[in-house]
Amino acid sequence: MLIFSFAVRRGNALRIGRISRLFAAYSLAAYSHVRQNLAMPETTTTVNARLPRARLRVSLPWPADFKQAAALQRDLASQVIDFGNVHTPYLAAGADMHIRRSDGMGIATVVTVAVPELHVVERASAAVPVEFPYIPGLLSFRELPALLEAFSRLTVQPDVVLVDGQGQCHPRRFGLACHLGLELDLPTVGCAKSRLTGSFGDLGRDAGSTADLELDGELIGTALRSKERCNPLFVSVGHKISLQNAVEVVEQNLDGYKIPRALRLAHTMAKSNA
DNA sequence: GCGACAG
DNA sequence: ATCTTGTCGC
Ligand SMILES: [Mg+2]
Repeated sequence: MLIFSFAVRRGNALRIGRISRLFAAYSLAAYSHVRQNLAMPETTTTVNARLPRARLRVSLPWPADFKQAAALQRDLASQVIDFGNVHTPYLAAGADMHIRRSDGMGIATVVTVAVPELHVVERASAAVPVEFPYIPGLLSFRELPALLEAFSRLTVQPDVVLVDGQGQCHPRRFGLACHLGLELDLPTVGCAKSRLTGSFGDLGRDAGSTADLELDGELIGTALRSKERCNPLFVSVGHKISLQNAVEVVEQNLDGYKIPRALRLAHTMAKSNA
């Protein structure tokens, strides 16, 4: 049973073929908890992927079903680069996606700020049909198409991207931040508001306190109390950056609130459907 | 089999 | 994420 046919390049766009089966047709036990989300209309979608010429891919690898989605993540995870540094001054972009209530379209936004001043340099957005349901662990397949379209509309290339979601703090070490980083070939940092997986010890109460996040004995991220009296952020490597530098980047992007400025502005912009 | 579970 | 105003605590 196929959800999507493979993405096929057509001219200057990536065409994602028609959904050949309703999500409701699925009965995969492992995903039974999301049956409520599986009622999706049969539609055909075109994702304009006007990525910079040098970065245009022949096609965006796309799974035909949930099992393939997980397999693709395991495969792509090996391509993630977990080292590299971003030095001040630099441009940091925040990326987020919101579902517009009126029509279910994904509203992806990107806001770029200059560090260390944190003034806004550029904003871009895109409205793209969302066809993949939310399944913990498979979030990138839901948000990636719209985010890539929004990024293709930027005029200035950011040096690093802060993503609303996990990076390597993921059961298969391939969260949304990793997927976006790999497709954009840019440094990305996973900056999630809550935990997906991994365990961590007690955090100090002061802003700046951290705790290691580990899974299977591996260090996969850092819980960071970005603001006092607030729950911590879950920071992890997305792509082309070290965990240590990822945490530093998040700290350099804070302006008194729990969420880094670029990410917070992207979030607000997405919710306004702009 | 049961509990957990980014947005 | 979303349903949604006031309210409790700093
Ligand atoms: Mg989000």
